[in-house]
Amino acid sequence: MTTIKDIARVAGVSVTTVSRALNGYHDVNEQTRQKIVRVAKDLNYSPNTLARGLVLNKSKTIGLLVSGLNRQSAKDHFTFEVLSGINECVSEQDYDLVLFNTNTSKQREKTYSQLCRERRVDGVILSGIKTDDPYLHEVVASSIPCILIDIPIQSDSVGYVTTDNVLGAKQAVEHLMQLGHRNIAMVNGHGQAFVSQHRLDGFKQGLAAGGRPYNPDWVVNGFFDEDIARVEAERLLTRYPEITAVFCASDLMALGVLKAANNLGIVVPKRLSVVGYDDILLASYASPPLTTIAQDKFQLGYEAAKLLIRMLEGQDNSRAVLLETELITRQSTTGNHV
Amino acid sequence: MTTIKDIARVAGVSVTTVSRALNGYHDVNEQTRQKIVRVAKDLNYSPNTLARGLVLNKSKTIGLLVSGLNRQSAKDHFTFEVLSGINECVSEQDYDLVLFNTNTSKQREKTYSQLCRERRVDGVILSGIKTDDPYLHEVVASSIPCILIDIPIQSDSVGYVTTDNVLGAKQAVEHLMQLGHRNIAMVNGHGQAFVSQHRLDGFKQGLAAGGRPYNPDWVVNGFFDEDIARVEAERLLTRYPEITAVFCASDLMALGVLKAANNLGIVVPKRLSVVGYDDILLASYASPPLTTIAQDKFQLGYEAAKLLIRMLEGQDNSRAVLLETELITRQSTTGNHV
DNA sequence: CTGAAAGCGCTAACAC
DNA sequence: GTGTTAGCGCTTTCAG
Repeated sequence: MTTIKDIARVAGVSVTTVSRALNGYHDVNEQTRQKIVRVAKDLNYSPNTLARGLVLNKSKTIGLLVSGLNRQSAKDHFTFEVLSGINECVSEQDYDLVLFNTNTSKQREKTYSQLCRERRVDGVILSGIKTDDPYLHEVVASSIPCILIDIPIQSDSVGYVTTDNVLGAKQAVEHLMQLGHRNIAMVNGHGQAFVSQHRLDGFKQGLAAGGRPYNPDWVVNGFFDEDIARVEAERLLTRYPEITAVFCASDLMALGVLKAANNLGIVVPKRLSVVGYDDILLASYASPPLTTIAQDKFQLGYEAAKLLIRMLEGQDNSRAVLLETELITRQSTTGNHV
Repeated sequence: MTTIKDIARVAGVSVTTVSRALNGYHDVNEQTRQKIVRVAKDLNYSPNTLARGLVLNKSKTIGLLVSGLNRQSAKDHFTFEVLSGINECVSEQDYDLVLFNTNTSKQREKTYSQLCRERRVDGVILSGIKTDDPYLHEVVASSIPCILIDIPIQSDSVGYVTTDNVLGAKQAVEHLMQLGHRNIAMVNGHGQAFVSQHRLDGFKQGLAAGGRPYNPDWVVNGFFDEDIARVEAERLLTRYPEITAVFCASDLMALGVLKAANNLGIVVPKRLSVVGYDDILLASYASPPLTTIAQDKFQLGYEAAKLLIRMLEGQDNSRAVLLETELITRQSTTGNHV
């Protein structure tokens, strides 16, 4: 493994000069610079980022702390697409990504900042953590630059990127109302997700805008799980047959609702309209294909990385990005002809 | 940022002792050990892996070189599930993963070994690269421990994990033959993928076992792309109406064939049986749901990481793992009643 | 324009 | 058991 020392020896200069030449400083004689570059190539040199990181105290590395990188959540494409977006941006900017090992099963209960300090990452992106996750407090307390996905917290070192969940949910309700639906239920995620809180807000706003009262009995939590959503929906639809439309805080849960309806012999969309959220791949393949509020998951990741790198490089702009949502109308919603 | 030096000062010992105590050596007085541990905790110490890596010349980090982490391949869950599997195993073993930035668009045309040496990864996992990828030669030439996914190359420092693609393809053909199909076509990937070569072999073997001749005209390449597969299948089915069944080297391409059939007014499975490969999520949601050869993508990743770590830790066992496939019968295949 | 020397945080001989 | 010392590969003052 060749080092700058080797290069220095062969080129007949000092390591200092080698370092400067290779790092593109301009106070090096063009002759010597070229010679050094050539020798470096001849010797098949590649810099040791560990050594460099040690002295510079930064690593050109971004840490990634995500839930949803496991067998269970394979169905939910969300994390993957976010990751792709992050990867894309990070690649362009010549950083590398390290996926933190946040295995909780073992005894190694490392704190957030321990994790970051150990690996000397320059910054972190967090996705899929709950609002009551202990990491979250640490993030805010710590001074490590960090971008949260879908958690609207902001500070000197913390920014976030999310979609306009309030507006998205509102769009969904408005769509249903325009179709003539008056009795609209909601299958939400859970209280420990900001997106759920926001989507519920949007749901309420939508109802209010249409002059309909908000009925808490018609809102259940599906915990972003297809099967829980199915069970909850079965109960809901059985108990309140007057419901003609359901807005779900995720497509996966909407799939569960579709199943519930099917089990109960309720035809979608004829007797029940269903709107999802996310526009996951499955949405368009469901039967019937799902009307949904699309969010650009790839972009979510891309913007997160972009924002973080901006912070790291000191281009101090905003600390928050809000992406738009889009209503995708498919066949799971139709006019209500009661 | 506290260092062992700080701890040494506060605890009134030397850095050596601190280092030894913290690394669990047994030649440290229990009294001092406890004191050091306490001080370390008080000072909120976390080790600098960069410094440690520099001197130990290893990083407890595994590099990941994958294609398929981008917007385009989102539909193909493959990479994601493999990644999840890798992540799972790596977490258990207390390694971290770094996703290499292999952006080709920029001028930074780094070689494989440069990439690895720079980041000082202990080993690498490669997935989704073609047989003619220049990286591949380098991998074999280099001495960096490496596991290839779906590329059966083996050497002192190189191992691989793959599924039994020959057998898998054979299973598919046998299934179709048992249903009475005699005129079976194949939509393969492309020649630069080992899996394609193997699946073609299995296809031929299956035909031979059933006493059917192999007709090269009935094999086309869909390049693992839904749309290319659709176009190719349309041409194939139009030209050779005697074909009653198609075996596809990926589910995505099978989806394309389903579309082709639909466009041509050929009813699946009544007039045409279709078998896919992979068992991606979409397979069960397609209409009709796709009969396919399932491979455990998560396990593929998991085993790759396991094998690599075994190599790294010098537990020298085999260098190759072969996973089994399983025929999943759904509604895209049925008996042939010509 | 170039070099000598110090030091980033850590580990590992090698004394004592 | 514990401390001294050297050094991993690199960057960066500070002199010349």
